[in-house]
Amino acid sequence: MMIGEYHHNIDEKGRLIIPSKFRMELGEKFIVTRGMEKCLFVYPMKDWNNMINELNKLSFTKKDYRTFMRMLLSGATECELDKSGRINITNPLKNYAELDKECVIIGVNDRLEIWSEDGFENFFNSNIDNFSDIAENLFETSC
Amino acid sequence: MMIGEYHHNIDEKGRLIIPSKFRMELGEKFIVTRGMEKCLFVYPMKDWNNMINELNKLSFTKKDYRTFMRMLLSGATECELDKSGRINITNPLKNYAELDKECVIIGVNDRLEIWSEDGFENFFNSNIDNFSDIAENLFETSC
DNA sequence: ATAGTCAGTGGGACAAAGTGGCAGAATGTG
DNA sequence: CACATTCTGCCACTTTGTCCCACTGACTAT
Repeated sequence: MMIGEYHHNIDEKGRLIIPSKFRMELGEKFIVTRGMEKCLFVYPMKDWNNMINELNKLSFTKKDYRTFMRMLLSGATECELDKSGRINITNPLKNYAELDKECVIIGVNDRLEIWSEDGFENFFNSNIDNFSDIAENLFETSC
Repeated sequence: MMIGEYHHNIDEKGRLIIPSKFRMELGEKFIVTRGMEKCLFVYPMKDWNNMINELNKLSFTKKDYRTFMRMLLSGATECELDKSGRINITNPLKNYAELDKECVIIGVNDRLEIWSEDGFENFFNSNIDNFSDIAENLFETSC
């Protein structure tokens, strides 16, 4: 299980440190892709492959499916850690998540999320008050 | 699996770089044809043949089928990479996808898609909002 | 307290990818 | 048949990306 909040910078070559706590669980190769609310999701290969296998059962003749696959896969990159535990963030992903320099990397159980510092702060501040309200509704609606 | 988003230009001779990440998976020869939503599809020979086999099972007495096959096959070109990893885009295909110079090449699992930069941007912006919703449902069902 | 280890950071060197241009072949035309 | 034009393959330059190494600072263990 991956948990915690870490702050790191993207250097001038586009590289970002993955906190060492997460490296073992992520494995050698993993997938970085567009996430929801302007952040990036980082999935271990295993989880990603499970998802793709599910999706492959659908037909490309359906428009919604084509659209979804395009959005999902065009934003995805297979990443490997360099010797210092860093990954490269490609430009399309950087633009999507509005990453400039300061990033926040958070562990969310089976995935990581990469946020711009500003983006995360906004998200955090606008939800801190609702925290308990959301918790209240969470279990009711899901079942 | 081919994934990612790459931006390249068609040069004044009509040649377009295929990003090196995709070259091995595409193989020596592959098929470029009209895709849906004003983009071009690029299929490895193997996947192309599989698709054609599937389609051949349908009956040519259906009008929709004939239409679909015409669109798909009349635009199809067998392509080879030159020594620098480029292909030629024929005029009919260029016109169809409204390719001028700036192109976006995306990996969509078993195929590539070639879009004009403008076309892709439009597509992307008009679907980004639905994306989160669809994704949200998807991940829920997976558990 | 001090030495050793490990996470993080930056930079330099090298390799690969991308780009444009040139030249020879092929094709078409007067 | 000769000339012009397009096309394709090849080459070389530039830029980008990747790999590797060295340094810093923090924490740990003796």
